[in-house]
Amino acid sequence: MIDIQLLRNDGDGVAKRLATRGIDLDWPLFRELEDQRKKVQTSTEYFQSQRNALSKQIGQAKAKKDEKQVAELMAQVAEFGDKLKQMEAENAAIQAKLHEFVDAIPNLPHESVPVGDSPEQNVEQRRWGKPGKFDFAAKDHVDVGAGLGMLDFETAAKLAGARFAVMKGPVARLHRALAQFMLDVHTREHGYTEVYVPYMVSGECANGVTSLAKFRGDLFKIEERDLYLIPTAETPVTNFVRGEIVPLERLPLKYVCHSPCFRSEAGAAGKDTRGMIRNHQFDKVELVQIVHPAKSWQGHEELTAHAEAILQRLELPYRVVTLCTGDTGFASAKTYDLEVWLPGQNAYREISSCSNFEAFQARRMQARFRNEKGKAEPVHTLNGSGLAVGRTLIAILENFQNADGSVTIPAALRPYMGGMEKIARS
RNA sequence: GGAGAGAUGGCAGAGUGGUCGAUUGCGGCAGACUCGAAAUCUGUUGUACCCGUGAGGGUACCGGGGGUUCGAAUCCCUCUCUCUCCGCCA
Repeated sequence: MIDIQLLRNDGDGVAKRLATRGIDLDWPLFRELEDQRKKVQTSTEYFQSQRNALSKQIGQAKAKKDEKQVAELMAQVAEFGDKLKQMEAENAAIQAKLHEFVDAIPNLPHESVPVGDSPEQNVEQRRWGKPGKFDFAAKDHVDVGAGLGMLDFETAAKLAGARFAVMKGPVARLHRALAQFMLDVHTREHGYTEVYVPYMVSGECANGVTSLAKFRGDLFKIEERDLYLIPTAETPVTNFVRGEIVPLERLPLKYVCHSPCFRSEAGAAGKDTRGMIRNHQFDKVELVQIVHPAKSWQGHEELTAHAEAILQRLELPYRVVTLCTGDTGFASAKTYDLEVWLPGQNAYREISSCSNFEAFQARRMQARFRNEKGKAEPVHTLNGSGLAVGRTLIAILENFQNADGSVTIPAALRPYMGGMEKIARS
């Protein structure tokens, strides 16, 4: 949720910044709703205060057993009882309307974010590593996996339909090894606390990190329990602090969580249908930070570096891209995407998305900390993939493939693979 | 799955229709005493929102939602969660 005070005081400024995201803020409508709200709320509260005062007097009169005065006061209250009920209903309606309006407004982009309306306007920050040269025709992960007999999309389709994967043998183990490796690096070297969480959350939690009204269609819902399968561990982990006032000295909170993620991919029909680039279910190791507002931009750079460290240790070439205003997610003020090199696609593809949400999610969740003056103030929240496990597996299969169809295991992972150096068809 | 008990401020714990946003204790903050500290004493100590330049005034909140009433922490309905016992189960 954006800061409603800012919306009231500087509607033009907010509208201008939202315009860079392609959002046309209906500022006149907001003003009209606000004017109405002011009128209705003020008079509702006036009537409430009158009723409270008279009720108090009735209590006093009853205590004195002054039945005559009680009757008089009751008559007085009755006069505006109906009016009060009507005002309260009107007030609730206008507040709900206003909330719905504000709830649908995305976060304001940070001033350092490049303006643009499509991914072509994203700005590359840096590159690490050099895409390897192959003296044979590089295959994509589907063919590499099929050649090994360890990646099976036919069986997955038989079990659950399109956009699922079955892994077998050393490839399944490699997938597990990757998650273990990432968790170890982040907990031992980057100061994160490992957490295990529910893979289903309430609608309130989902709405705490993004707009449920807008993105409900992207989630899988458990109808009979009124819960949603998590699209990312960000959802449960960030909501740890929902409704909390965190003591100053406990900040920053840094959590790392390995979880499966479930996405309906409703808007992605026909996109990345081959292989496991875009599946309904995938594993991810997620980094989440809850920080002091003065530290969030520093935290954003650090968190991004933590995710990059994984790619570097796995010797996977990648680049860092700043998403332009039009490509930045609903709740984010600024996002860096890490894109890994995929020889099979001859392209860099997203493998991590690191965002600073500033106070946007905190306001939605009512997550606060007690500041230096003792006042409760919204925290800032950050998160990033560190990394998407499925896509990391893809990157290894493609970047480390050999002419004979085998796949070399990056040195950093060998301890997690029982010393195995190569995966080959058995 | 069955039976029962409960959810109150940072914590503990009163309060069963009327000046209750809530007794009290602990904790926190400020002050007094002290060279300083402890102990003691005194005061203070929730959140959100609204109106107002301000001083100040007002509203809401006792797990969530709804209801009864002039008035609800207190009564009714409903949901959620916690605890105890029995059964079942990985």
